[in-house]
Amino acid sequence: MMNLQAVPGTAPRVYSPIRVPERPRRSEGDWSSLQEVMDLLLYDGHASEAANGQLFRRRRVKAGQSVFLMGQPFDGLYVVRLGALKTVVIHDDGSEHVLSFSMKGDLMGTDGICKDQYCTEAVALTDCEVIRLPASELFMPGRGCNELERMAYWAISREVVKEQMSYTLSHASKSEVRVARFLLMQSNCFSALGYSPRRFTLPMTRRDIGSYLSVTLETVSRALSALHNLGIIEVASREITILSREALHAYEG
Amino acid sequence: MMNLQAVPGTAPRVYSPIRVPERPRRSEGDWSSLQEVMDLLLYDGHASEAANGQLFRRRRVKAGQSVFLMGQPFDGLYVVRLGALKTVVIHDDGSEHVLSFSMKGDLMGTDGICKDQYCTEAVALTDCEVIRLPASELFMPGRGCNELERMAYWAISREVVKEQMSYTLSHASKSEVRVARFLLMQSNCFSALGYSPRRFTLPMTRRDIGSYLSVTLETVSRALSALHNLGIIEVASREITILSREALHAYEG
DNA sequence: CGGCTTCTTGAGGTGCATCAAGCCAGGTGG
DNA sequence: CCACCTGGCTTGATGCACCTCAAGAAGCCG
Repeated sequence: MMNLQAVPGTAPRVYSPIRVPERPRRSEGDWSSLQEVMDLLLYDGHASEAANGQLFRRRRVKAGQSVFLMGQPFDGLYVVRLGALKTVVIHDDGSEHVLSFSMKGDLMGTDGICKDQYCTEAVALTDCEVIRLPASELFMPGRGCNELERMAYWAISREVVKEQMSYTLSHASKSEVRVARFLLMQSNCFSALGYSPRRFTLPMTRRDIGSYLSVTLETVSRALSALHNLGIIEVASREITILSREALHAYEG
Repeated sequence: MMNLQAVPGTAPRVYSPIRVPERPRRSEGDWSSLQEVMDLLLYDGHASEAANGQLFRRRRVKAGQSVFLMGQPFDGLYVVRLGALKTVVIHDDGSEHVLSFSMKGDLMGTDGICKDQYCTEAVALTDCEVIRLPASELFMPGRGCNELERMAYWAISREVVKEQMSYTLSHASKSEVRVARFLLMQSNCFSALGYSPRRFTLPMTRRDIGSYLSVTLETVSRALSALHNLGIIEVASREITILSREALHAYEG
């Protein structure tokens, strides 16, 4: 039996304040240090000894479950420790728009600060593990946790830049170009995480990619086929092999 | 003779570290208090007496000039006190993409924090006045300016949300729908600033709107004409009159 | 097995980009 | 003063890239 919270189709899409009994917490291995968070974010710095005493709770999220829902009260920022997620907005008519994909080291939930509630939803594409940076730690005055604050600034700014790039990406003229750029982006991501930039498995569906790039899933499929026919990539469902990185780059013009 | 810095056509599009002699500063009326910044941002709070001693420099920017350029070293965040601006990214081929429009109370430059240099460019559409929140004030540890920090968090988050909305906006199916939504957005902006939500003058060109919405300027023009022919709006170059707010809303479906 | 989701591929219609022409306002210089 | 130019805007004609609808294959799971 799965946890009923936030499974698509069974759980409410928008947060309603119904108290679900907390599952018993595993009592060990569920905490991360500030230094681990800094390393994950690739934030250039070392936590002082004092600050490194701070521990942050981890949370496991099964594929399909949500880390937070639209409308849910803000309870902190989340750093991805493991797995892949998508951030979406869900419109009144039920249609959803993918705003970004998040992998290890990415920050989520920054939109929740200003209204004190999340206005996006973070859905796990694979089984995930995230670290929560609680609002209380982030904003409490006089806590002296300047390291955390500076890091948060920096990480939020990085998210802003990521978002701008997404926006610009979905702007590019032709659909094949968008898909080509998307693949390069993914390739860079995997590369940064130590995986092969040539061969990787996409964690998201064609529909998600399409939503992200502002095209239909059929167009994504066709673009992938086209790139395959040009001998630039190999496609086996979600497993992508980049045969010629140069040709893929050349496509961006 | 105009100030040569960052006038389109005469200045380099991308920042290069050439020292331009500073113009003599006006010695008075050029400073804003923390409380004024808070009020501008609509940030819910009052600066303590101590913190309110902080003063932030204002800067006048003529239409067409830039507040900061792509690649320029990060020197702080900017709050719009007066006028309208656009934030753009400029691609290698010279084409530009409008990411957002900023008016009184909006924050700019958040993308500069993480790489310590701006990766967008803020161009004035009208004569403007902006207030600089210097990096040193924002990040200096132990300065005890927690009020400023919390405000910055909040304001940055608000920018993130704005950006997400832009992204979603440029996603909407049909071009006329996008333009209709854009007009409603502008209407709400002007309304919030105390101007008429029914009748206003757009500060940006059709090209800018098109870039923002991911359509061509011709399409924007046609969409406006279409909405006019439906009796929903009145168009006189950049002066827009909304005849039926309901009909405009109905268009969003 | 049957039901489900995901993905591919095809055929046809269309919304928008593209190219092109012309209008208008503002600025510049003879 | 007018002639000229430039940038912004509108409107039309044409082609094509993408959406839509549809059918079928492949994989997953109870």
